[in-house]
Amino acid sequence: MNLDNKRLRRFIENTADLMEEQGFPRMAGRVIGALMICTSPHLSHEELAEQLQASKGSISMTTQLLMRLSIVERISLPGHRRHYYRLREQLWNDLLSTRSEHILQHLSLVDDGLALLKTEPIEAKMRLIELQVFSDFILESLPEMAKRWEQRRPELMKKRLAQLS
Amino acid sequence: MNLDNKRLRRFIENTADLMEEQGFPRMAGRVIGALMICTSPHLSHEELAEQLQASKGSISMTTQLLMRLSIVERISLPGHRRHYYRLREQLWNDLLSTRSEHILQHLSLVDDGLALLKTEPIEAKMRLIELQVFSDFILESLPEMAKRWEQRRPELMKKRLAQLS
DNA sequence: CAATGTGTTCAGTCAAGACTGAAATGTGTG
DNA sequence: CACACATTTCAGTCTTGACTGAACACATTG
Repeated sequence: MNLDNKRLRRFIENTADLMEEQGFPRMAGRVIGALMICTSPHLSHEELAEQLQASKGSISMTTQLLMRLSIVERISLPGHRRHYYRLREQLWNDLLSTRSEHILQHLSLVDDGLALLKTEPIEAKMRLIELQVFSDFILESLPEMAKRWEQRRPELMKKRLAQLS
Repeated sequence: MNLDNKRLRRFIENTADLMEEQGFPRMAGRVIGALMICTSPHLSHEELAEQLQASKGSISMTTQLLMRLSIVERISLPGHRRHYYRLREQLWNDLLSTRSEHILQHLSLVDDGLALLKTEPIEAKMRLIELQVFSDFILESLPEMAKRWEQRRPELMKKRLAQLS
């Protein structure tokens, strides 16, 4: 194993660490890492199994999970039997909208809590109201942020690309 | 167990579900739930153990974790031997700033990746650059968001408090 | 400085779930 | 339709880590 290969593995394991913190299985993090760092536009099922030293069964489980979460997508190439996988485009942009669903969950939980405290004095409710108001704020900020992202993207992109030379 | 007690438990378990999704131990979610819904300003070690039907050891472990993460704080009341716990004030506000640290981690990982792809054509790098630029955007947006939150909070607060009547 | 009330630590138990590997199923090709 | 190649499924293994409970440590009070 040469030096770059070693760094490659470390990159993939670091990605796995990061995703594990977010509650994903390590293998899912590895697949994401491999698809981020690969030089070709996609990797086959077999290539993933080989590069990550994992069983084909495990890769199958993991890609199913990641497809269900709209993180990777499967591609079939004409004339090839194999399945190929790549990271979904627009993956990062979508983060802004999927956050909204989580926050709506939060809010519904907080509503339940406030219902429970209905007859209690206002002081007891304040903790929940603070959270409710903060969630309101995030919820109303997200669409605006998405709009600003579209505006800002080209400029930031240009700046980063200039740094590569 | 009366009806409200049942709803109380459900609230706490729902909180645990939500926190578990974020990678916390269930017990940590339960403690947070109990501290959110309690009518007194704080709960003692023993009250937590009793209400959550957990061992004192488990509560000790969990409160340590939550204090390390600056989620709860411990209070000692003069004339009382017991320890009391409550949710940190400003907890939600802090979310905006702690996010930044996570994103800096992301960015450093992406930099590693780009270093690995140094000699590769631009197409191979695009996936990582997209992520880098998106992280840049979030990073520059967060302080601005925190500022807007301070401005917006009083108004949203007033609106929510009006709904309680 | 005991005695009593609290909290922490840690070894052991238990459950959840990630991963493997082989059998079953699917899919495209001659 | 049969064959070969690919993927999925699933039962079993193994690891991880949450939780318990009892022994230990600490602190407050008389």
